[in-house]
Amino acid sequence: MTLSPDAAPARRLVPAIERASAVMDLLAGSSRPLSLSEIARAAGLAKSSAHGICETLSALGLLRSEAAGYAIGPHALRWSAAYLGRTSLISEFEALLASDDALRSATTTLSVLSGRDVVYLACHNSDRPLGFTFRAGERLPAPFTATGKAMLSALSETERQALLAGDWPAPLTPASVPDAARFETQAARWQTLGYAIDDGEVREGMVCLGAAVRDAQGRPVAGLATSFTSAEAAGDERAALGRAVAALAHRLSAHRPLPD
Amino acid sequence: MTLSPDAAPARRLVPAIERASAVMDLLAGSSRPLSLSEIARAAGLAKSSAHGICETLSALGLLRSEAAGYAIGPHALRWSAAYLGRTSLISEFEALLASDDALRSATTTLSVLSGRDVVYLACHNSDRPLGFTFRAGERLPAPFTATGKAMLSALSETERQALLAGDWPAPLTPASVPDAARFETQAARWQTLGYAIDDGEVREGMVCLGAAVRDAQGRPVAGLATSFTSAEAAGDERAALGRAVAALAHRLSAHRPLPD
DNA sequence: GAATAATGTTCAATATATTGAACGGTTGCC
DNA sequence: GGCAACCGTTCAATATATTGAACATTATTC
Repeated sequence: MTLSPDAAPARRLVPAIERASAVMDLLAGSSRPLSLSEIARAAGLAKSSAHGICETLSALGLLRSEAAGYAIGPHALRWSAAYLGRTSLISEFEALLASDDALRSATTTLSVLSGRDVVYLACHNSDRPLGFTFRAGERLPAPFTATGKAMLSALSETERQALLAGDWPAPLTPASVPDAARFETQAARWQTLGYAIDDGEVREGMVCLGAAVRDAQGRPVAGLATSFTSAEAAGDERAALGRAVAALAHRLSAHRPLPD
Repeated sequence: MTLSPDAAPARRLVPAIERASAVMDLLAGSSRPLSLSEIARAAGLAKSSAHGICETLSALGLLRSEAAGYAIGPHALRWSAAYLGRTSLISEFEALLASDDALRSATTTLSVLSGRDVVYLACHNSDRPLGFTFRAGERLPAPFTATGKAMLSALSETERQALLAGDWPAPLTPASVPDAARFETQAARWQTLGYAIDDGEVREGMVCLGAAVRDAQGRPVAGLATSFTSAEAAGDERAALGRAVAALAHRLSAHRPLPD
């Protein structure tokens, strides 16, 4: 039962499938459709290979062919819906939040680890104006986010260090934790505190407090975070929110195992 | 600019990618993880081929390997998020609904055609208790759903008949339209009426009224529907809801082109 | 308008993915 | 316990996907 299938050692892989996925990732990360030639260049493929891949993905509905090039198509929604539908975690998250006074005025998110990113599964939006939101499927580097910090801190040191080995993600702000060694120092702090703090590491002026949802063996299987601006809560109020998100994570952790 | 990339003629396809997608679809349609052997049998593949595909998809995070077998993983959420994020249609849908008194007490959905299915992009839930909901990515056969009926009715007869050629989908209820010929009769009616009616074709006792969102050339690019129980609205009230959903679709149709 | 650059598409040689068979291990039945 | 059935994994022969080149078309530059 592995927390992160993305970290599995490479073995018996089918590069054609990897290439298709890489093309999908490329287009998912692009704000506009890309032409076949752009895709071939960016993916380091022969144009004719890229042509075959894109035509196939188009025929499958995974991509859409537009006048301006190829863009992501609707078919992956089917897989996402299946993934999200297999867990009761989201509905429980939403049900618990509906009755949680402490977290109602903040944005609260639910995410899972995927490789070294967190992937957001659900977002309960603040009822305040000009709130910010996450869409299911959006990703951020785990070491900078409160949910990522909480989940990573709940891993064994060996596991965490293996997961974070290699190139450190590019910082999102000057406050982003700069390397694995500093992360280890932080992790010890979050373990003691019971929740993790992202103070401007993802977005300057924003504070996120995160806690891990655990399965029956105590392994982190999801993360929760509540987010607010630096101006909105300080000191004791901030600590109270941290305890509230830890309590919510604890309630969600009850009677697991989760689909992990 | 094609409405439905899934209907593109077959050409230069890469079967390895098709097989990977078929495995994903298989697992997306399964309520439990499937073992490698089950996947191989269901997909008609050699076990070792299925092994390579599943290991690769697992390494990519598209699948997850569990004790009970393989299940869908979180990676496709990234592609879904990209697809949903590229259209302003959803936020416009939500903004218009926030100020629409006529549709507030019903469940209202936004969907697109994908092959012969509709794929739901967004669902504005009724504020009534025990409401039903759709998750982004869920699919239903287009000919039975109000959004699908509306979109199909807005296609040219040639296009519609080409799209609906072949095996008719299995009916979901005894009221489901039984074949293409009967659908053509219905389509003429919806064109005249301005909105389409699913009266118990998807779920007995439920009525859905749908209308198409059109691009600048008048082509249907999305569908809206409002849903309620048979007991909740009849006669004039039902017609008023139909007109409301048609009006909403018309407002969403304004100043397109859409990401089609 | 002409020349150049770039595009998307097609096609046989090369690289690869799939296949069937084999294997060791596990499970269920008698 | 023995046997059959089944599982997941590995591996060389066969089927395939990718490649580089060629080509026709389109777009850009002068």
